[in-house]
Amino acid sequence: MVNGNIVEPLCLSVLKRCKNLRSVKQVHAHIVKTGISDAFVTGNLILHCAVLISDALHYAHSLLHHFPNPDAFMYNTLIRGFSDSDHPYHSLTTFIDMRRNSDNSPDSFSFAFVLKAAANLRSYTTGIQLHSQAIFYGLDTHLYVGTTLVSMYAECGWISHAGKVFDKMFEPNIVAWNAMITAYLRCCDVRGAEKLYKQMPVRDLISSNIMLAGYMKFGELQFAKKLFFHEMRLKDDVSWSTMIVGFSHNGCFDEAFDLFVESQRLGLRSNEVSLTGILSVCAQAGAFEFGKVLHGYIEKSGLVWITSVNNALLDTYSKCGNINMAQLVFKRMPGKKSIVSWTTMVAGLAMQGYGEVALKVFHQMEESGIKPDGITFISVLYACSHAGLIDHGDRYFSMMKNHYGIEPTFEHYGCMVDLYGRAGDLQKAYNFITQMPIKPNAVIWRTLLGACSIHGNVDLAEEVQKTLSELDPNDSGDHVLLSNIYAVAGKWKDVLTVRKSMHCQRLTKTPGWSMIEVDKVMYSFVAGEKQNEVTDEAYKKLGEIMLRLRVDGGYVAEVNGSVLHDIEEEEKEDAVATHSEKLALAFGMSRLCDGGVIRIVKNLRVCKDCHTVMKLVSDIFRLEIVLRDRSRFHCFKDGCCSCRDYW
DNA sequence: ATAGGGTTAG
Repeated sequence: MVNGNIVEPLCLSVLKRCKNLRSVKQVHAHIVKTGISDAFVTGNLILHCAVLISDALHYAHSLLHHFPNPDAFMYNTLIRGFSDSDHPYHSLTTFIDMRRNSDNSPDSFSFAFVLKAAANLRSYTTGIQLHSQAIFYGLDTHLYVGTTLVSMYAECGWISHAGKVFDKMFEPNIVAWNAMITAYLRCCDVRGAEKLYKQMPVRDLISSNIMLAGYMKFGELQFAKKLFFHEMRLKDDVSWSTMIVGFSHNGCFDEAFDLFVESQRLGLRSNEVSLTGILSVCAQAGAFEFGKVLHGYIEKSGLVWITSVNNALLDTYSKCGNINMAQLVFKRMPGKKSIVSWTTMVAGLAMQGYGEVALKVFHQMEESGIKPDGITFISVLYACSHAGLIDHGDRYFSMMKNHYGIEPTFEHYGCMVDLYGRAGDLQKAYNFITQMPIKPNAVIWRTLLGACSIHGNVDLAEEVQKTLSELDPNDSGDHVLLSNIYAVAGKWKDVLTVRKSMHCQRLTKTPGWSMIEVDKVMYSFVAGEKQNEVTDEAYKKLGEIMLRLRVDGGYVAEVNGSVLHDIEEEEKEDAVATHSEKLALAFGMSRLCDGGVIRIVKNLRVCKDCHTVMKLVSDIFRLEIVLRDRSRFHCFKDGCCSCRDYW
C-alpha cells in the first residue's frame, strides 16, 4: 500500500527538476499510477507546464480540463501562462471559462494575470471590460490589480485612465508609483513622468532607472548622463545597460564604447543587455575586431546560451561584412533560434547580394515551424531586389499578403518599387506606386528617383522630383540626385538650376563620412578634410596609391557621377579624390599588416569613382576590401566587386 | 504553491 503523504513530496521534488515536457509527463504518469493526483499535485503540474517550462501550455490546458473541479489556483496559473505566450487571447477565454464553468470567483490573481494579457494584446476594449468586472468584485483599488490596470491602460495609450486608477488607489506603494511614471513615459510625457518622480515619497533604484531610460529615449542624452546618471548614488547593471543601449539607439557610438569600457574597468560584470547593446554599436559602426573580442568574452561567460546575445553577435558579423562568421554563429547557436535569428540571417545574406541563399534560409525557417512576420518579409523582398529576382519578389509579396495575412507597410512597397526600378522596369515601378492602396510617402518616390538615376531616365526623374518637392521639400539628397542625373545626361544648365535652387533654400548636402577600424579603434573620415596627423597619414598614402593606379592600372578619375559639377574640371577631380571612403582606404592600407582585410563603413552610397578605385586597388595591391555603404555590401577582390557593378 | 515597476537583438 502506497502512502500518499510520503510519495507526494517526493514527486514534487522530482517535478521541480523537470526541464521539459517529456520528463513532466513521466512524473505525471507516476502520479496517476500511485493515485495521488489531488488538487495540490495537479495545481503544481499545471504551474510547471504553464509557467516554468516552455512549449507545454497545451498540456497545462488539458490537465485542467481533465480535473473534476479545477480550483482558482489552476485557473489563475493557466491564465498567467497564456498571458505571456504567443496567444494572450487564450488568457481571456480561460478567464471566461473560469467564470462560466466553475464555482470559483475571480480573485486579485485572476485579474492581475488577465489584465496582463489585455496589455499584451494592446486591447483597450478588453481592458475596460475587465476593469468594470474588477470594480464589480471590489478589486479595482487592490494594490496589485490597480498597478496592473495602470500598466494596461498605459500600454493601450490611455494615460488619463491610468491616472484615474492610480488616484483611486488607497495607499500606492513604490511599485505603483513606478508603474505610473512608466505610464507617462510610454505616452511620451517626460515632463509628466519627471513631475511624478519628484513627488514620490520614497524612491529606490528602479525609479531612477525608469527616469534614466526615459531621458535617454527622448534624446536628453547629456542631461541623463551628467546630471542624472553621474548623480545616482546607487547604480546597478541595469543603469549601465540603459545608458549603453540609449547611446547606441541615438547613434552615439563613442559614448557607448566609452561607457562599456568604463564599466569593464570598474570590474562590473556585463549582462546580456549591455552586451547586445554594445554589439549593436559594433554592428552599426562596423567594428569587426572589437566585435570579435566581445565574441570571445561571450564564449567564456555563461551568456553564450542566451538567444538575444547570439542574435546581436550574428548581426554584428553580418553588418561587418563577415558573412562566414555570421553563418557560423547562426549554425552553432545553442538554444532555440528565434524569429529574430532567422530574419537577421536572411537580411545579412541579402545585404551581401546572396539572394538565393537568403531565400533558402527563409524556407528553412518556414520548415522549422517559425512563422515569418512583416520584418522577415522586408528582408526577403530586399534579398529579391538586390539579386534581381523579380519573379520571386512578386511571388513572396503575394505570399505575404495571401498566405500569411500580413498587411504590407511602406517598407514593403518600397522594396517592390526598388525591385522593379533597379531592374530597369521604371514604368512598372511607377504604375505600382500609383496603384498602392496607401498614399505613397517621400521614401517610396525617392526609391523611384534612385532607379531613375541608375538608368538615366531624366524625364521621369523630373516628374518624380516634382512630387517629392511637395511631399518633402527640404531633403537635400533628392536635389543632389536630380542634379547628378542631369550631369550624367550632360545637361549642365539644369544642373546649375538645381544647384541655385538648393542654395536659395539653404539646403546643404549631407556630409559623407567613412569609418575604419584599426587596432580596435574606430577612425572616421569626412570628405575634403585636412587637419590632423591621422588625415595627413591618409593623404600621404592616398597619393602613393593613386600614382600606382595611374601607372599600373590606367586609372582616370570618373567625375560625371560626382556631386560637384559646377566647379572646374581639375577641382572636380580633386574633390572626388578626397572622398571619405578613399581616405579611409588609404589610412587602412597605411596601417595594415600583410594579408589583412580592409573594412570600411560609409554613411552614403559609394560613388562611381571610389568604386572603380576600390576594384583596382583590390587587384593591384592584392587586397580584399569590404565596404558597407548605405544600401548594401561591396566586397572587392581581384579587381571585381560582389555587387557586379550594379548598386 | 500564484502577482504588480526598470535595460534586450531583426
